[in-house]
Amino acid sequence: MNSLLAKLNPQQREAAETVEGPLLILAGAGSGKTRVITYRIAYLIEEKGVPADSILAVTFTNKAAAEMAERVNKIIAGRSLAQPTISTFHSFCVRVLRRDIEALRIGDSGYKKDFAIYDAADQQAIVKQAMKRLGVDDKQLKPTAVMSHISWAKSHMIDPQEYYLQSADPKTERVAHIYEIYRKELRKANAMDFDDLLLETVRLFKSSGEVREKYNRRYQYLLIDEYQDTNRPQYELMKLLGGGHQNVCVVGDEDQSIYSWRGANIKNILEFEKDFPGAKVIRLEQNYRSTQVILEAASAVVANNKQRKGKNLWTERQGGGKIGYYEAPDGENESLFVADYIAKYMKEAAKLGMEEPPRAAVLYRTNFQSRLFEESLRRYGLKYNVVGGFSFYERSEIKDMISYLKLVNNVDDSIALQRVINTPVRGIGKSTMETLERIALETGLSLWAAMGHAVREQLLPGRACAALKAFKEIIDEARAMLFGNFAERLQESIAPTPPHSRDFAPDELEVDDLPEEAENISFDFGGNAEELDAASAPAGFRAPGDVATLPEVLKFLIDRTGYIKSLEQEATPEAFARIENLQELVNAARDSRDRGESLDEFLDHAALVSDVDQYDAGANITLMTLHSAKGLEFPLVCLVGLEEGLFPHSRTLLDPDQLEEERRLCYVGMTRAMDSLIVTRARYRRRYGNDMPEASVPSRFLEEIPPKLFEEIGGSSSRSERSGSQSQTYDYGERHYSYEDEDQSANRYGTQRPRPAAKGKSYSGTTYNSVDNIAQFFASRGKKFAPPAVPRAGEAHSGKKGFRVGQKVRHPKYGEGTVFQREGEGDTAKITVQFPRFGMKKLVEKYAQLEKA
DNA sequence: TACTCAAGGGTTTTT
DNA sequence: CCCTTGAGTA
Repeated sequence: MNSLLAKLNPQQREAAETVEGPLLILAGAGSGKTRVITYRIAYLIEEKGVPADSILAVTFTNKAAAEMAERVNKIIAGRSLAQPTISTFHSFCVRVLRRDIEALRIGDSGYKKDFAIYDAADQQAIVKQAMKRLGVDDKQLKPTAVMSHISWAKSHMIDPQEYYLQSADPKTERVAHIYEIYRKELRKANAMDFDDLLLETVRLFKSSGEVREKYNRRYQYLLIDEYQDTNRPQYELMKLLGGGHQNVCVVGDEDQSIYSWRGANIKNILEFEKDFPGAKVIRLEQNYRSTQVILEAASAVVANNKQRKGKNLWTERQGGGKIGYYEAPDGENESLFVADYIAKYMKEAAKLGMEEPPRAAVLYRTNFQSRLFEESLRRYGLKYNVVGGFSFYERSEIKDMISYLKLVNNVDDSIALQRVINTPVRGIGKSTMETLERIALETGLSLWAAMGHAVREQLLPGRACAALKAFKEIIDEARAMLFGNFAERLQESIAPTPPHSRDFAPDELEVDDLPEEAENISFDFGGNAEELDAASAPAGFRAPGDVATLPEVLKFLIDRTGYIKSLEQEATPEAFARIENLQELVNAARDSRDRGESLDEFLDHAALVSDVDQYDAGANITLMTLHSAKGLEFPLVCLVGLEEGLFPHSRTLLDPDQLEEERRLCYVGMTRAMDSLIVTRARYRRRYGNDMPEASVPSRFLEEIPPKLFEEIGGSSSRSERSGSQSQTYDYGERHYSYEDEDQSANRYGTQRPRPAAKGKSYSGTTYNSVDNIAQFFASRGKKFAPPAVPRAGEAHSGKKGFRVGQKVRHPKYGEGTVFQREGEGDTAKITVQFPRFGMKKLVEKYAQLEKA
């Protein structure tokens, strides 16, 4: 037996050893997928003698790629000098495009290799502009909606013309026009959005046989992870790359397909065998992660889906604790309960003598849910890590400086220019910008060029001209620092290239040395704190005329633009934090330089880091969305907010396909748990801050978990109404009314609910840090819980109308819909109905002519 | 041109 | 509750 693969089970081993021809690995959750992939790569290199650099493995996140690379390296332990290419689709495409996109240039048109990458905000700015130009009212047609249509079209490889031809109504036609302009603007700015990275690579491979063959020759073995989440362009890319040799191995699990909204096509995995006749299929069905109880529960949930191949996951970890269910009176209570539960869990582990506290995760459907949990964890003094939400590179000060760098790198990047031309304010206002835009539009120049033109020809008032000139100078100077002027460049081409400017060396490397070598080489610059300040750079460190390094240029920009100065003047704690963030950015730039990266690479990195990449495996408690959690595992998982309309999300309620995706998401969440899983729900939840709490309906997923695997925890609220389903929504039993009444005089609608212990660290001086006294804790807290602003059960049912949440109704104008929520009572009762054709409508029950459907 | 203030409007998920 | 947007003013 092969010793390298000795650690694998028979199916895993077969998957690792089947290296020739198309292969589909159906890998259930926790079945050792990553292990198979890494061993497969090692096997190819070590046993089959395949050159490492002829292997291309594509993963979903940069983090996963880095981890995989590390694991492979560990196995092959430096026995191979060459490295396999392991990256995400997007990063891979960027590398290909930076190298070869100019093969498609005809004369002066087509992308240049220093193209910019536009993020969602940039895209939206372009869309807004285009809409303005077309005179489309952005209230009738929302830019975000347009954006998502465009993105949808792109991920289905539909161009504007086609989109126009397919459009059946004026609105869609509008979108087609905006799409057209959007694309032209991007081209003009030499910029691509995320979708373009894939599309342009596909186009490149299709149009240039030469380029395609180069990559075909280079990459003989292809491996694609998370195949169930690939979209059309990615699929085409795979086919183009797989070319002749057909050594394509895809790994995935249809039950974990959760990205259809991003254009992922579950058919890619369901029909792989059709696409690649003779493909071998291997199923990995032994789960090494979870207890049998967890696995059974998760499988039971996902079994309600129709669109699946079906599988039979099993584990040797028989039994296990039941799945805990806690039903909180409200969202705050829910978060406190979770914090308490985790605290106790950690304590218990410490008692058992574990040197490291076990990791726990709080998983939620939507990002905004994180806040409550952050607060309660902080109260318990627990350290946590939030993944997602606002990432470092999304902070405004960071985006500003990145935009400066983008502009320095590519002056035609009009979006970057617009962002920074008046940040910090330097007297370039709206009217000036409008003139510039007009000039740009008339001459077909970029904003930057139009600006130069306007200054030269004095087309603007003196003050504006002076301001523009000052701005232009900053950028020009930064460019001179980075690229050197002409004479210096000439000198450079004779002298050996200094390491930090290797990026600007002619791009003539053969494809053989294209990959990630840059990441592994680090240049030692010695002390680096002082030389950051360009003005006071110690003589002799950098010869005059030598190009400056990235951190130097960044420092220069921060300084010359007066950015920090304006923040200092603000003198708020927030401004102070921003200054620190900028320092952090300089640090990042220094690290980047030390890795030998170019400005391009630095910007690419900033553009392509994803939220999941921030996941720090060292943190003991992690808060993140279910989407982000894919591929991870935790001893304890708290799956929160199991309420109809939240999870499954309200937008999905009416579409069976989308509902199935929500269910898969639930499956993904549950199968992250190794030892313990608890699920929670809040009976009342406030939507936006202050508003009255609204009643919730238990998620249907709760009812899909077999009752025998289920146990209510956290105190006395065992109302056992799970089986009662939706008809009992408003029937919350005697006990709750009893405390409701006590408090009734104070505040019927909970608008001034007494906050327990104001902002203190604990609620009442007693420490509630174990589940033993948590029931008592919540009971006492419960007294303060304000009565819900929802009609009592009796009222809800007794009124002539009294439509219930979840009920189907008919409206004379909107047709049939589903009641989503209800608030108020009597004559003022309002009812929110989700209509398939018209979306959510809030109606006054008394006047809306609703009837039972 | 830039700043303040009020009103309104919005939460899916992300490379 | 938060952030964005618009009007009005210095």
